[in-house]
Amino acid sequence: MRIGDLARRTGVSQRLLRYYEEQDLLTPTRLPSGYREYTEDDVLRVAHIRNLLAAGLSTATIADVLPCMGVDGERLIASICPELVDELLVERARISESIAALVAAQSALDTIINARPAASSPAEPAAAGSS
DNA sequence: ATTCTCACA
DNA sequence: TGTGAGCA
Repeated sequence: MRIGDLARRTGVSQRLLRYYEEQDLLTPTRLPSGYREYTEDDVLRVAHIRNLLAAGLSTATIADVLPCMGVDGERLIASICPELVDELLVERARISESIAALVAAQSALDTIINARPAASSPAEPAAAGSS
């Protein structure tokens, strides 16, 4: 299929689809016309790319992880590509640091919000997660 | 009608 | 990452 179809089927813009190719996340073949030709597998592949991107992984890391993803989607990845486990652990650590930073920022805001004398503002509702 | 590459108010 | 240009 060509880029227009893939874009519609994945909800990803043609612009991004071409960008993913630049990052070696997709490697469509070229028709004699010069048009990119994608396979059915690319539809699922794009879904994987979206998920990995949402997880905050760099396109470089995704390029390494992608070939390890079968139709299953996630669990098998570790067994097929053991070498990637530590790389993924690094990513996980990075996410933990981000969470810590956000929690700190949240506390900073809470301090400012609660520093105000008295009034009726819905500024600090029940903390999500810990009830 | 579609896609391609390149460039940027 | 969107948008428009000028082609094929």
